[in-house]
Amino acid sequence: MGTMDEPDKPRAQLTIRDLAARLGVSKTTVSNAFSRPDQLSAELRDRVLAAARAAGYAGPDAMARMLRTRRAGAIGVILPESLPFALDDPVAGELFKGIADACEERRLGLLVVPGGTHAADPSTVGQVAVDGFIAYALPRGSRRLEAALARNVPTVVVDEPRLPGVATVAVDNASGARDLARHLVGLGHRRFGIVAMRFQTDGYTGPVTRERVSASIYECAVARFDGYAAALGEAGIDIAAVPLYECAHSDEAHGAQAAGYLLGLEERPTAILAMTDRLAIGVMGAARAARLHVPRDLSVAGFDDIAAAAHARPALTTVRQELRLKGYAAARLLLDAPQGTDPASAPAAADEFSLPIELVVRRSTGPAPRR
Amino acid sequence: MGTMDEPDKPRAQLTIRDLAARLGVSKTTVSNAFSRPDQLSAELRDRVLAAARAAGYAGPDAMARMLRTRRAGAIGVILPESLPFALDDPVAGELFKGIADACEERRLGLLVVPGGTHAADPSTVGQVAVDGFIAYALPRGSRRLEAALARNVPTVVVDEPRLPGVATVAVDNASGARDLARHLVGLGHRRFGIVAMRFQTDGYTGPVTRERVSASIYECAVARFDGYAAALGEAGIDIAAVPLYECAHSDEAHGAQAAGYLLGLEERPTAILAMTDRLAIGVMGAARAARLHVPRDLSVAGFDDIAAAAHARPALTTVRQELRLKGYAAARLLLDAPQGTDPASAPAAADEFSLPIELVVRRSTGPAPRR
DNA sequence: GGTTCTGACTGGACCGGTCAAGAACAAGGC
DNA sequence: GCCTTGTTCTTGACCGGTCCAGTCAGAACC
Repeated sequence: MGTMDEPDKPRAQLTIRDLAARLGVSKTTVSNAFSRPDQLSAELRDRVLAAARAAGYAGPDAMARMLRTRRAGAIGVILPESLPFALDDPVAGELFKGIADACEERRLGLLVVPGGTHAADPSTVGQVAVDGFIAYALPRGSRRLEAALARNVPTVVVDEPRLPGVATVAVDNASGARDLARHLVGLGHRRFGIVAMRFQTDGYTGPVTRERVSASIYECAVARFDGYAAALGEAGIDIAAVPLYECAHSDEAHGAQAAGYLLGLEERPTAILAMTDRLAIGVMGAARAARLHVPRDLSVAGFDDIAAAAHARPALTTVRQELRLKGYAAARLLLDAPQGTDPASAPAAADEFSLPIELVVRRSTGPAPRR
Repeated sequence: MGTMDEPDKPRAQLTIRDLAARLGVSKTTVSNAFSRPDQLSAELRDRVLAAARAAGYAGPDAMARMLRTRRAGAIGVILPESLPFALDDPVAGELFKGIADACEERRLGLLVVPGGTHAADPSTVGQVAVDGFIAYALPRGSRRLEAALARNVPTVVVDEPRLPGVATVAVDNASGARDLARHLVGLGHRRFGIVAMRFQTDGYTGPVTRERVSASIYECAVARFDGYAAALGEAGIDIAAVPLYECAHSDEAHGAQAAGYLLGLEERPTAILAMTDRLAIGVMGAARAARLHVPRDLSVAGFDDIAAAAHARPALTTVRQELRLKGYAAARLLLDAPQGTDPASAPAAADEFSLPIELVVRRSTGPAPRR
């Protein structure tokens, strides 16, 4: 075979026109043979298809078809960080599954917009061919989200940021956090510590003040904080005095680090509120390492109820949200949006879609140790 | 502002031409303002960009640009199953990360082609706009892979199936499996059981014969089996007599189920070779439930060395492969392929890219129990 | 036999850009 | 003064399809 090279073989991609010429029919007919079988006789259609196969023509060019039909057959996902990070995060993973569920129902592709170190660069958002975007947990003022919105293509935001006129799927983080904190207050706890997810994009990890919370560009984190604060306030606890540790990334290592700080404080907390389950699991690991028994010596609670929460030892008290459903709902909201209509003409539909949450009490929280 | 509604405002997507007309310049100039700044004076460029912003024009239409430039800015991934399944599988997850690493380096999107229950339907493969495909662990004769190949766009296969002229990134499964089985033989084991991943797409789970292996459309599974068989053969063990249990899906539950079968056999194996780590971990779970101590009563080995393998109790003996690197290599192979040249003209480059593997001996394998 | 209808196929505008080639004009070199 | 060079912008073809508005033949109807 090696010697049979035909250097002049015109492999230049065949077009529908070439095929039409070859068959002596019109372009339209060839197009119809592929895309609208009812528009020509079965006999001719077979002939066209056979000729196409023989010529090595694989069907209408995707890009040209998209341009004409204005449908890309894919939806875009914009993530706060790079995809590898998201793949390590069970919360994003579940969300992804939900989105994928909807995509596969509709036979749509799922296109992850590159983020990574270039997350600040919105240009790629404008370059991809999609029928809509799902923007997940982006900071307020995200350039990429702005770019997506500017494209005038249906866009659904998951979690944050909430923008007027932009469809959003979220949960009531504040009330979830409040319920959780109330649960701990009810168990007699008075000395709390809070392990927060990031409030800024600066990569800072360490103790922070409430000013940083107020200035945060991450609404979810703020809402959860506010929920805690509300419950503690009700109990007459001075929220300003509650130690607060921010973690740049939501993983066990950061949670352990935060616990290291909180458990080393003079007034050691008897209960730690972690804003995510992974942080909470990290806290429990550190507590164990410090010879503290959970929940006897220390109560720990998370948020999200990822699979690992139920498997943790002890099983983690947390706030359950239906992450997969959230992804599915977001995608459906996107896909069922009034197609082709002026996006500004249909703001009647509620642009806020709220999913239920539920306090899940497990073994990681218990009565406050006396004294 | 609210009352200033202009109901006849032609929100119909602005084009480059509209903008050009509005500014009294040519289409090309507007296009250049966005895509080739060096082609016009900075002053005019600023004017164009400002006008665009004012008019709500977000930049050149992605589809039209793609059609003209013939670049989609994304690479397609074809998975053996649906994306949600892949997201649950750490092997696919790591691979994904590697692919994503390469995509983000190049600022490319990552488009997952819908699979799911429609995996047999190759049409979506032809509808998406991509610059190339990565096909992962597809069964021989996959219609979707055929469709990708027919599109005449660069395509790289990961693991399987190996096809002449198609670039492939894989590992030497047979020799990895052989080394692993030799390790167990060296520990004195003579009675083996094999837990296999699927050989067919029929969803069957249960004991199978070697005929089914020979007829398999999954080359990886066959290679691993052959590797085991080679090592056991060397040791004079009759491979035909070694019990073989096929699992439709590679997860702990199936592994446990397989173990249930194998451990219930009259001639109970002293060593179980599982074709994936998750299956192996499932086997260990079942062994524990059956009050068998690993590795004292039973040795268990896996394949792939996922993160969970090192964390398992006991830590799992397995064959390490660099999954993330595999994904990265596949993507680089795809992206660095001679662009635009006739795919048939450059078969000089090795179309087989083999990654190293390594036997990792941990605590789950030990000397065969005497008697 | 004339009209209407139906089914099968065609012509050409259009989707919204990019790009090679060229025009217009100023500056520089000899 | 003329030719070259360069910069800046324009013209018009092209990317590869889809789809609307026909044309044309034959069947059906009265």
